[in-house]
Amino acid sequence: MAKLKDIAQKTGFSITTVSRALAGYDDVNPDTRRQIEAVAMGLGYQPNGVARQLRSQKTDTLGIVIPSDDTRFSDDFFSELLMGVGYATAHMGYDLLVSAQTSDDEMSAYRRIVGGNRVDGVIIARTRRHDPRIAYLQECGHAFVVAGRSAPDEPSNFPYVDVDSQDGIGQVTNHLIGLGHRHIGIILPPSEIAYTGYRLAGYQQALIHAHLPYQPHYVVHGDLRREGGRDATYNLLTHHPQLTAIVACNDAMALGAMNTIQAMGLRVGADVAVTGFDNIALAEHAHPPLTTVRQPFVEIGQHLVELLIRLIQQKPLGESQILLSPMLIIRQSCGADLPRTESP
Amino acid sequence: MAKLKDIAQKTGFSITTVSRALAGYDDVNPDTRRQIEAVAMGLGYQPNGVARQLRSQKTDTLGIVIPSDDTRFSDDFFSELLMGVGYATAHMGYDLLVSAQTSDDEMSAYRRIVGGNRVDGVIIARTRRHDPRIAYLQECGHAFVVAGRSAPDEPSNFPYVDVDSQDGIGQVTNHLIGLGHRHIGIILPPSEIAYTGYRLAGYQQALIHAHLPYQPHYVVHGDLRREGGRDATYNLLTHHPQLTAIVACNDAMALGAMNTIQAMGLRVGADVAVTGFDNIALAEHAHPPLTTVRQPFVEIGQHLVELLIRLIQQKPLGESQILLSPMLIIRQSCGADLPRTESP
DNA sequence: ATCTATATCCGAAACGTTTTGGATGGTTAA
DNA sequence: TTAACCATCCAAAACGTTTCGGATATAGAT
Repeated sequence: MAKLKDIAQKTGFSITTVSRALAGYDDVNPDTRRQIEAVAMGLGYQPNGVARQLRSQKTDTLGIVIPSDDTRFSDDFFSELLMGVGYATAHMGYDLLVSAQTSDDEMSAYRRIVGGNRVDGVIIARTRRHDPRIAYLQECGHAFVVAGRSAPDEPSNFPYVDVDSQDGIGQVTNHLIGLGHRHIGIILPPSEIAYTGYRLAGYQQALIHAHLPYQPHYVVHGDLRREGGRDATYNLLTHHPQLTAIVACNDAMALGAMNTIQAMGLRVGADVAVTGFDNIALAEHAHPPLTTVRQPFVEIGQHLVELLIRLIQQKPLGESQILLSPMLIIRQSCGADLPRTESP
Repeated sequence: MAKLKDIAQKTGFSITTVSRALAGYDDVNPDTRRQIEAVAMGLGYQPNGVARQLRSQKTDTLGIVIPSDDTRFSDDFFSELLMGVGYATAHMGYDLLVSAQTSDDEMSAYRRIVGGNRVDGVIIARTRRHDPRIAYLQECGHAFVVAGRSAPDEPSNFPYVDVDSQDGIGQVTNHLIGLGHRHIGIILPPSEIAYTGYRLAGYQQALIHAHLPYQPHYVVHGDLRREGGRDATYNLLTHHPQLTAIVACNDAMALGAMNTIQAMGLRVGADVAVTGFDNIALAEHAHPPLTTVRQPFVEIGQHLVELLIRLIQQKPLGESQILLSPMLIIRQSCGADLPRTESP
């Protein structure tokens, strides 16, 4: 690879001048610049990014760590988010360093990436209670931005982009109530997930608003994967056969719920309504199509990246805590406008 | 951030000794090492990755560039591949630099990443004819590995991992023929895509084997997206209503084909069989579920990453051109074992 | 002729590591 | 007693940039 030095030797100018010529400084003679540019082009010069990063102490790179237990690496939420973030990152002229971390030592990836100065800022997703990643980043003063605020009872003293999931689950629950459902189960995420509280609150609030009793037995937890949805649904339906609707807190669990319902010989939508959250690509094509709450991943990614870059460049943030309004997407799984074309 | 220098000052040893102590060299007194380690721990020392990269001329990072036209950034193929590669990369202790490139200048991302020494090796996907990326990487002698070989009539003189798509499409076509279909259309990818030739060959071979005529009119091209599948199917079915089956060369186009068929008032599977390729997550949940050919993305990612890392570390490659056998996945969209539960 | 301003250039330091090639002092073998 | 050896340490160079603070020369002003 050609270096500045090579161009300097070939043109007879100093490394400094070559560097400044290529960087567009105006204290270099136009003729000189042309010569240098010609030689640089001829040699196929490409600046060494690493050296540049070391000297200028910035990398023009954002980092994101995705969990990848053997079980979870194909998590649709992360793959959608990753695409949204990747898209936005590219459009801002940054690169994206993805560290799929094996679960053994959660923080090591962050230390390597952040402490090792590999990125100018990081994006954190799926916030947990007392999230150690946030604590670490705040302590070491590194730029970061979070997809999803803290739990309702914790402070969110950092920039974030989140969807108002209380509102989202509220809409979904209202919709079910409007369809006549009175016994509605809910499958929450594990309680250490930060947004769990918001989703529960949305569910409770909708019940209260409709003067329906809140039954703690109707609330269970699942692991955000399809299996979790299956198990949780089985438990709910065997203990509470009076349930006519199940609100799952993400699409993966909703799909699991549909599996269980169908396996029990019931009809999704007609016998038991099911709703999800996220609107992953699968949701539209589920059988029956899944009523859910849309997370605008592209928009989320865009906001995250813009916020983070402003933070890095020390520009004014504007609104640094962005709460997006979710959109209810009504499909057949909740039994509304049921075309009744399913045969058992 | 604490540097080696800080530890050196605090312990009274030289930077060299500190470096060597932490790196585990055996020419440092055990006592000294303990002191240094203690101080390093106390200061929360984290080696500066960029400096280390510059000095040692390696990054322990792999690169992948994903296309992200506004239209295509949510390409399921890439998101599945990305997950597979990310997973494997993490397990090998490497990081992954993802550059979602905006389409304007295709090679610029490669030049920046590769020429700029940001990565030790890159993964290329969706090979095209006369692929300029491969030419560039071969010319500058950088380590790379390819997901998908060259077109049949071009040499594949580089390490790759590919699925035998001739065999895959052959299996699919055979299966359709076995179900009694005699007029089978095929939606190929654009002809500049390298694997297009293999898929066409698989189709042709299956026809020949069954003594069926090859009808050039039954062959059309689509843009690998759902819209392409829709348009192509519309053209096929309006010009050749005798078709009873359509082989789409990826799942996205197959889903589009299903849309069109249903929009024309026909039943997928019963009236017109449809098959895909890739087995993206959606395929299983399509309506009806899509018969397709599985691409084992995780396995592909694993092979790609292992191959690339061996290349980087100059270890013997073993088999450097890996052709995986695809697996036919039979679902309802081709009308086999049709439960006939669909109502029109 | 001297001074100032301007245009153009460059040496050297710095970014934080790793590694090379000794230096130092003590211990052992002859 | 001297040479050889070992254990332990370190100064300095190198990786390839960017940038600070001048240096030099030429032109114009006085």
